[in-house]
Amino acid sequence: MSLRIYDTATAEVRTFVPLQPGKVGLYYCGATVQGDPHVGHIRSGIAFDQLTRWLRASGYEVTVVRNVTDIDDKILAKSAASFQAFDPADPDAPAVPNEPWWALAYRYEQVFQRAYDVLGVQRPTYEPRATGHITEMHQLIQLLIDRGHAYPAADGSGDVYFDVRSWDKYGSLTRQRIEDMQAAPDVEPEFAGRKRDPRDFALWKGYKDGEPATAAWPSPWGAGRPGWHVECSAMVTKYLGTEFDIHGGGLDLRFPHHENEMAQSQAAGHGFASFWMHNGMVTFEGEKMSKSVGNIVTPTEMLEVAEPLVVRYYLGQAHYRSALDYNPGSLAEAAAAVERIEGFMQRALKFASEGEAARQVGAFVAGPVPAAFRDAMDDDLNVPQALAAVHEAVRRGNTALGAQDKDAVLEALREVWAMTDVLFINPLDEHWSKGGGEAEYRALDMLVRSQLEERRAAREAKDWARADAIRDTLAEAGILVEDSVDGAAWSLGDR
RNA sequence: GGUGGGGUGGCCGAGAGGCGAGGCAGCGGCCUGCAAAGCCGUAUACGCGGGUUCGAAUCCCGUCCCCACCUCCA
Repeated sequence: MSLRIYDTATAEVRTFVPLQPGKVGLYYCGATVQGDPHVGHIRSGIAFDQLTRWLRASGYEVTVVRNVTDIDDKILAKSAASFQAFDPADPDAPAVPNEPWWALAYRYEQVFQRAYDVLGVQRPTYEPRATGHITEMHQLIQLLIDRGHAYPAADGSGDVYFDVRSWDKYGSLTRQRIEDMQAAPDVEPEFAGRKRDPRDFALWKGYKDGEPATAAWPSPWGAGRPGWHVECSAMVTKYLGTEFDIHGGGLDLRFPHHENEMAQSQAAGHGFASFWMHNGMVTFEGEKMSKSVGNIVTPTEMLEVAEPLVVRYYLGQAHYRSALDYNPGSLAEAAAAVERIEGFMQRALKFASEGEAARQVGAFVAGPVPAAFRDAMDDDLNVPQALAAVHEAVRRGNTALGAQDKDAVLEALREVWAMTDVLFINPLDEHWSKGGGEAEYRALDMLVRSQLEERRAAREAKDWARADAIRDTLAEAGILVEDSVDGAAWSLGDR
């Protein structure tokens, strides 16, 4: 079976065929860096990270481009607000006073970067910023004007709009007809006389008095700044070409963002994306997380109660197109699942390496991924089923451990290793190393071992009270003791 | 009003005509000095009402409810 992917544009699962054999160009929407990330942003990153890693594991050479939209109305508005007097006690108060828009955008870009890094979202091949591609946008806008699909506003505002009525395929990505769309009442009064149709969207926004001079670029239509959707069309075309394989993003970007992107690019004569992929929303008690509702959970908040690996496991465990509902017990359940996998791998490695501590054994050579896992991933990235394969192998490995069947243990370990590597949830990967250097570990190991030796002697003498007291004391220090046929083992428990 | 996606056992979450995915929690057992971990076993699960079929959670008809997008949104 080869990879099959659900394409939003055709609303069906289709066999993935790259434009160039063996190569994949993937573009997915990153952030408009106007605020802190919430877990929805990260879920999207993880979903496309899983896709990227699976494509690479399948032998494709993948070029990943993810945009940073670093200029938009909200960024300018937030920056402007930071120059006003504000009450620092207000939860919505600016984080930094007197912050220029470009500083604000860059600050948040770095917050996003850190969150992606911590959760193991591989950095894209390239991450272009909108403000660095004004020239490319101008070329695209001019092309659209020349082809009769865009027009400078007649009122001298300097705005340039895409003419949705000139493009009969407008609405095809989301299967909507312009006539059926709900009228946008807030748009009409302000833009009456400027737009030919209320649905026309800005490719270029003319400079207005009061806006920072740094947020305006010269253009054939007057000084101004880019509208929302052009940056993606311009950047994806520059780095992946006028035709490329996959365009991704959150479900909420389908309209208007991706619809508009597709319209302006195809109207410019570009083939654009072969596949459109959209990840589902993260919901909180059934409702989409959004700032206006006030039900957002940030990565920082999750990382306060769970390790990065657990957060990644949780955000990546559902099928990418499903809504993922967060509730207070979600992370604890994910933690239990991760511990189950890690417990097996630690025991298996220890067993296989005859007593060597797992972390002292060098890189383990993973085997091939089992067919069940491969088939699940090839089936539109069915991660839940792929995880079932992981857990099945863990169970089989645990049984083999019980039977002291070394070959079977190793086989299961290789499989689990390979599968968790692909999903980047391998608990033994150094990325997830729980801090603490080798020296600290050795020191602690020596101290704990002396305690365990004392406990062993007590148990031999059937002094259960003494043995249990040692175990209890260690437990209070967060050290979990587990007995097995070949002696006691210790591990650091969860926080 | 338009366009999509859903309602699966206590919880999360796959599946989409025929052996009850998987995880978490629970219960029983094995193992253990006791635990922990692990293993084995364990569930009249598919919103509701009809229908098609030898057989439906999966198909058809009806119906109720939820969510998303149509405005900035991952």
